[in-house]
Amino acid sequence: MSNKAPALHETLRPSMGAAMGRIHRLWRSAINQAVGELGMTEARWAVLLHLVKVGEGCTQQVLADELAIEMPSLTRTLNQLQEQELIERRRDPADGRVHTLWFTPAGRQRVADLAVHVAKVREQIYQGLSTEQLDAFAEVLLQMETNVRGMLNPGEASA
Amino acid sequence: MSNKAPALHETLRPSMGAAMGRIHRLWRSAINQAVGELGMTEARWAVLLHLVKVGEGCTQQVLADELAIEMPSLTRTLNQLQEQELIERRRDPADGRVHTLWFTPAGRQRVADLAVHVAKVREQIYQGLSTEQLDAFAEVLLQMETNVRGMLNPGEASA
DNA sequence: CATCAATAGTTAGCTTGCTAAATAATGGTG
DNA sequence: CACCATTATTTAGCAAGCTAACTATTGATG
Repeated sequence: MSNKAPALHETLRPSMGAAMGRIHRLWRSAINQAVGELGMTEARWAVLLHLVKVGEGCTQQVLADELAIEMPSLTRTLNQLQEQELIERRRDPADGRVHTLWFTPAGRQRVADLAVHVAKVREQIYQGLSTEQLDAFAEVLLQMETNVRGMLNPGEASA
Repeated sequence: MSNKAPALHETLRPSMGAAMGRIHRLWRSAINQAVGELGMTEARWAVLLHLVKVGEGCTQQVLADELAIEMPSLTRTLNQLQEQELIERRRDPADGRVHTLWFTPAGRQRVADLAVHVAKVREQIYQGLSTEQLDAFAEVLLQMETNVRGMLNPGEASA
């Protein structure tokens, strides 16, 4: 046993993966609470947000990559959003295999409405943290994601 | 639009919650891969590890709090571990409502065997990160967990 | 001592991640 | 042009989180 108090990360180190999972669950829960009134969940909101980000007309494969989820997970969520008439799937005339994704007018409006609510959650979760802390945090997140991806695809190049 | 490149966390800020979820999923997957051979999953491993941490003879409620999961989630995982004869539930003679939790000899051995494999994953996920970075990261994690818990239980005191 | 709220645990069923396998369209090759 | 590997998407079913509602004990209170 050491006679010094351990550094913070020594205490947390064995369980940082678990801690991220815990925070993610709590955060998801907060988002669900914030957007539930508008018939939304965090998973569906994430899809809408990323469709804005990559741009309408993209394929499902592109959107799945962007979200870092698998195609079947996305398929299910898109079905729900289509059911709610917030998005549309259109067959690509140039390639009969792909579906391109588009907002309905209602969908576009919904994104605008939701963004306000989600921004509030974001502010709250960053409370008491400085720009420097958030920068450093983001950097570690990126490195960890790279590390853990490398772990799962040992042979794979970065392409 | 600014003429400066945005700070890293400005780019990632809208999606840090999602990033943690992503890393957690990938990390879980890496653990599953590392311990799968010994008939284990990340969820079951987490229960064993935390039972070591809080000590044998604890109640399910105490273990669930420690893991920050709900009782029904824990119940299911404990059933699996009991099925595998790695742990035992014993009725508390002093209070007929509670089950206390104990390792079987096989369970105690399994923990030792698994710890080696899990440590390797941990080393890899922390690759390229300094002690200072990990400390700062852990500090932000703690603050975020506090923030997000406060968000979900607005009226609740810290007790 | 009968009753009743609180507590520990379980059961049932939802959500949203996953993998494996099926379906459909494309595009290159003999 | 027939065949066949590749690619996009869907379907089916598993994993592990959740909430709501049930059961069984406990312990306080009239």
